[in-house]
Amino acid sequence: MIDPPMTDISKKSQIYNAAARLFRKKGYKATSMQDIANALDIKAASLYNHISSKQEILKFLLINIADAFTSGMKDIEESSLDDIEKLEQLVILHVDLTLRYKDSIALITGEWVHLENPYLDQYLKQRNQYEKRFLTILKRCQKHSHIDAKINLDIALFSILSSLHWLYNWYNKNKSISKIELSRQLKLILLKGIINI
Amino acid sequence: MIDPPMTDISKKSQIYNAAARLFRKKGYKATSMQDIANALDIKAASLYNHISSKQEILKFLLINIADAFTSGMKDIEESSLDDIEKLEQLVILHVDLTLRYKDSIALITGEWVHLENPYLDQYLKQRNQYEKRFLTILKRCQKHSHIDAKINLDIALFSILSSLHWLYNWYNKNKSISKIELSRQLKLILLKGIINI
DNA sequence: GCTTTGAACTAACAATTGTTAGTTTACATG
DNA sequence: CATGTAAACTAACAATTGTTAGTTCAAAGC
Repeated sequence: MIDPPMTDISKKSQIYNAAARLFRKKGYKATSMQDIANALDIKAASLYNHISSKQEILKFLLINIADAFTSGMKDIEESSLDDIEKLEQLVILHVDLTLRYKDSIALITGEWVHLENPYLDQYLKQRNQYEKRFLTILKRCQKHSHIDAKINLDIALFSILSSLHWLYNWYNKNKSISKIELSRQLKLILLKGIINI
Repeated sequence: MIDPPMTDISKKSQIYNAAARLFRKKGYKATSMQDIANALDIKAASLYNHISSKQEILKFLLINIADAFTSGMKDIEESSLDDIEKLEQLVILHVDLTLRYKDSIALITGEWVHLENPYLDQYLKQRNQYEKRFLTILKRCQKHSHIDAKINLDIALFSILSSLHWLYNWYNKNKSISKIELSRQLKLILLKGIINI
């Protein structure tokens, strides 16, 4: 979540939320501080009472999601589920986070390139590790013959992650479908194809 | 293709190519005319001897790819292949165009939002039609029981297209794999899961 | 009631943006 | 040689960018 005080939503959080929505719609570079300020009915300069820079907003949003994925992965790894169930749980994790972080999740498909360098490195490192851990689970599935030996797991991983990362884009115009059903369908479509029997 | 004269590559084409590479790496808004000019070792103002505006470059690149997809779809629809073979052929089409238009293909995942409005509408219309025609083929597969009835085809379509649109991003760091093998794997991974026996 | 503080404001900044106008240079054609 | 053209150049433009400094105002804490 984004809101520290439980009374009502803090101004800082409001800024993050508004920025996320705008970054999603127009992109980071095309979103001006004026745009963000307008969304909150204040002047651009007033934003700096709450945040230190535009870049800090992007950093906050991206590091936040990255952490959410990392911690979700950890929970799944440490569970006692078998490998296929772990894959299913990863699908659910992505659906979950997509619905929870509706706007800022969009940044991971492209806007992260505008992150600057102490944090860009951190973000990419975290992302690479996530993919590596995802791949490890796939490898164990293949080793135990749950995935056909002729499947190239690098391609399978990229394919699965593409769909899951792109989900945010598709979901907003199809809100009719329930979260449960969405997860069920994605497990079918993404996993059934690579799991024998 | 991008090069009209067959002698050597025209300046206009060089501009389109350089811009595509930069748009891909930094995004449309973050790429300045100076950036493009620097890539060609000329001054920014000199670009206007060959092109009329930055927006025109984006328009050219996007309409070009959209046309390539539309015409590829038409060829497949008019072929005498059965529906499953048509799906396989669509996968090949995407792989083909991804390798052919290495850079500008990247624009379709996000930078199209910066297209302005006579052309934005045209682009989106073309894209929607493409998806509709893709879906039609999927529906026929399901009607003839090649795809399980419990699969939601809207989700299946979005999932397939996500992987195929994202391919450009993955391919550059994995050039070791051949085009043939890549198509084969994607057909397996994307289609085998939704096609019965 | 005085003081502190949070949060808005105005004004200004230096830099960068896309683009235009006018000029110069190099080369090919007559 | 003279001329025309293609394509580079310089200089300048108006607008917008993110950000800083300094100020004002209202509410909270003492």
